[in-house]
Amino acid sequence: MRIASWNVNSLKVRLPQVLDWLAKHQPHALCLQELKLEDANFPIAAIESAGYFAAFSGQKTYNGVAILSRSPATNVARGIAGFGDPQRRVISADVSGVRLVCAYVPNGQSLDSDKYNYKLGWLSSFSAWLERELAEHPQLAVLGDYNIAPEDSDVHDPKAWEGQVLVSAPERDAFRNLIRLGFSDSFRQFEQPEKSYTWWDYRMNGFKRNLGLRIDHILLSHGLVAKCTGCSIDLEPRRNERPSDHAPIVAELSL
DNA sequence: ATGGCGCCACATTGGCGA
Repeated sequence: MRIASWNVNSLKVRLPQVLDWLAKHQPHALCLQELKLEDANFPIAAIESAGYFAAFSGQKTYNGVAILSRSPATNVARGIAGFGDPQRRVISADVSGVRLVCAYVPNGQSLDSDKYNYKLGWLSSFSAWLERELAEHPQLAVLGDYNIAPEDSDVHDPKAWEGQVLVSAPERDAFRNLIRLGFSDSFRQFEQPEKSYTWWDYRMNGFKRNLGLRIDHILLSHGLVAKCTGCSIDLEPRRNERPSDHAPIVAELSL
């Protein structure tokens, strides 16, 4: 079972690339973030023609998440239970016996921004909710754009980024708190190339110079990580014309 | 030097992303 996550930065613009990627990699499930479209505009026909079911939660302009799956997604839930968030950032569902959570963690903008406080509060609610989800679903995978680079090795220039949003100590503490609930960072369960990242700034030839951050992650519960046989970042779509600024991350499960 | 690039919308400029 191949599961994947990709922040597409507008599904409207990236739809042809998503369809190409599905055809090439045939994942059992693909979690998408930053759809940037309302549910009424979700390209359901194109996704279904590609052989996928879709569960989605979108809004105009910002955010928006979806789970595409080859078998139907059941018990679909939207948002973080008990956290009334108008921003569409979380969708979860059962797919072939695995509970999938697709998440788009707030960016935070900068440490002195209200958006940063929102991010930390959001992560606190997310963590409390995931603890309950984990108790209910031993086979739990949390895929998405976490907007946190967990370690300096996940940052192209740790000195330049020191203390900035995406790498600040409170954000990294929040990420570690998620791990402590009973998850593993699937990417770090395997030997990986040096300087592996999932996001590169559009500006300054960030991708060509590999000036990136590893901020997209697939967290697996202990019940699932034992069945994980690999995890990798697919750099190819970042080389496309009009690419997303994020690359897909893929995990293989022996299920 | 807070820029750069890309996407979106109350659009020809500003908000936001990371």
